[in-house]
Amino acid sequence: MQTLGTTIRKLREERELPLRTVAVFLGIDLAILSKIERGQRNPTREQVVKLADYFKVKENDLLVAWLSDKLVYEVEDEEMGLKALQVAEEKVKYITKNKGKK
Amino acid sequence: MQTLGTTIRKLREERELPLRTVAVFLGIDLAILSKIERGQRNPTREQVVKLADYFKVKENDLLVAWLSDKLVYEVEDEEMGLKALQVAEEKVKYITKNKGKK
DNA sequence: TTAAATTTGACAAAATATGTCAAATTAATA
DNA sequence: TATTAATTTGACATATTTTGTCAAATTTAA
Repeated sequence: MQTLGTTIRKLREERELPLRTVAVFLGIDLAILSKIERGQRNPTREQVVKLADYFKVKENDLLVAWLSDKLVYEVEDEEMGLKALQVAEEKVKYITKNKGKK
Repeated sequence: MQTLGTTIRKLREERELPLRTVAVFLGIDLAILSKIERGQRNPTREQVVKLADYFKVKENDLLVAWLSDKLVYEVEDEEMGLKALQVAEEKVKYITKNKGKK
């Protein structure tokens, strides 16, 4: 059960890169990257895409981690959070199935 | 597969109330309520709670509809949206199971 | 130790959410 | 039909949240 921040930190530490290097690549201050890695901030979608490219991992894998983190955050102090996720899943399936129909 | 807005509109029309009446109760302009009912705006959590009280329906039912709408919105134009919802579900289950542990 | 790396928090700017208002449109009724 | 009530639409204002910078404090490694 990995958070996106943890994943990024692992990737960076495997390569023994300082925050500064990756932060420069992303075009942001290293303070933000530090916060992202520790789950105090969510990266933007663009940043996630750049990170996937930078670390040569599958973009979709990182995007799923990123999106799911955001969903968890949105729901985490709601009693009905889990139920809402399940209902949302049904709604998305329904929408997907019927897209393109009149 | 009901949107919260549709649900509210039904409840209001069953009781044959004009937008203005309900909007006054919520303390907002009727224009917003109109937009909420047609899915152009999301109500706030407080508004949802008030509506449940006003229409005498289960607060949690409305909250689930509200939260799931927000989740769908967050995910709907993401290719990996469904996958992210499923992962988020697992994460929430994990967090719930381990809450209170050191 | 001291130099590099990281963390923290105060603050600024940008983006998004929430709301008002008035005009335009639609529906209901005298 | 005409006129009143109800609803919708869009321009705009305000509030809140997100995203970022910067510098000081702390931690880690040489």
